[in-house]
Amino acid sequence: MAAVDLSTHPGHLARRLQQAHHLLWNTMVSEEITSPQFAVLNALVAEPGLDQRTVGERVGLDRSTIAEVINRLGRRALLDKVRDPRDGRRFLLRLTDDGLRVHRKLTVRTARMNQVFLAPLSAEEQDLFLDLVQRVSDAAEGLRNPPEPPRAQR
Amino acid sequence: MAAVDLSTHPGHLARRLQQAHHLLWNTMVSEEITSPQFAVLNALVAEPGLDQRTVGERVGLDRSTIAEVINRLGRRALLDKVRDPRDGRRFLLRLTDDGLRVHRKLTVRTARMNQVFLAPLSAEEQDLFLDLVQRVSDAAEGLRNPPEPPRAQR
DNA sequence: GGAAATCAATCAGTGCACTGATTAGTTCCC
DNA sequence: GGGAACTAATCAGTGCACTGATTGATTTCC
Repeated sequence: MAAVDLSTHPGHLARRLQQAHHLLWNTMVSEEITSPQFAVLNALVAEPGLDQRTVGERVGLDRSTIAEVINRLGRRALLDKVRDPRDGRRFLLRLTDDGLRVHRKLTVRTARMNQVFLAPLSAEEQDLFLDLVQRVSDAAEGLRNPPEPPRAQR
Repeated sequence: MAAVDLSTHPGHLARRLQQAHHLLWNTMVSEEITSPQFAVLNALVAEPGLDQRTVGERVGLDRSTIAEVINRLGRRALLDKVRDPRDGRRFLLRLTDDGLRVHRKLTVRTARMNQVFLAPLSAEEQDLFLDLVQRVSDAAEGLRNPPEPPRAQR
């Protein structure tokens, strides 16, 4: 009997948290547009004309995943993809009018959903929660690119 | 310009948290066995002979996902699946010796990984973090099965 | 005892997420 | 100007996660 208590494992809790969120999103926000898709729309509202890779960076999706997400949004005609005339490798992305409309609608609903999601916590706990989660994620992200091996010269 | 700050969206942070965890898991725990797979092994160490559906319940995976995870563990010969002689619908699950060995090995490594993962927080913050995440997840889980519609009689 | 309801497991379909390899453009630098 | 290095995007492969439909076994209840 060497079983472990998973409720003390942050990774396990992170997964459950995301599942809980997914559930709430589906019922309160949209069954068509997913939360990562919304994140992409949002990034393009903030900075129209970004290329695919950069959007992925902004919302935290790797090159493969962002390509799929963008394809789906393109198929639904929520964004346009045009070759960058100045760099033929890139595609520049821009929301369509439909995309803007969807973003506006979902912005309202996500705000409501966030309230419900965090409702079990007091106002101070909510702030703390966001802060703690962010700090843990940021720190782990930081381990990704090892701390810049000191090069002799450059 | 109606873009939103995603760093105040718990769902977005939850996704990033899980990604961060996945990254750390891969480098510090195992590239073969995933975190959900470990959760299943762990559930079967605690309660050998569970059926598939119940294992799913214990670790928080739906019927489809748990089936896949169990198949993978079965293919790697980490668990055995036998028809319940008393209920032909069920399969009873039990770890093999290999399964037990893997569980033991990964238990040590996950403990180390959890420390690193939570290292950016002080000891009190770590407890708080686990508590807050759990409360939010539990509450959202609770919304899943609506509070038992009061039936006339039964 | 047998039809109806229930239940465990599987299947089909969609979507997120990552790694490693490939393709096609661009830049660097001799 | 042309090869080497780099870079954006895609492709192939694996795994998690959910819903809705189906299949086969069991229980319930008349």
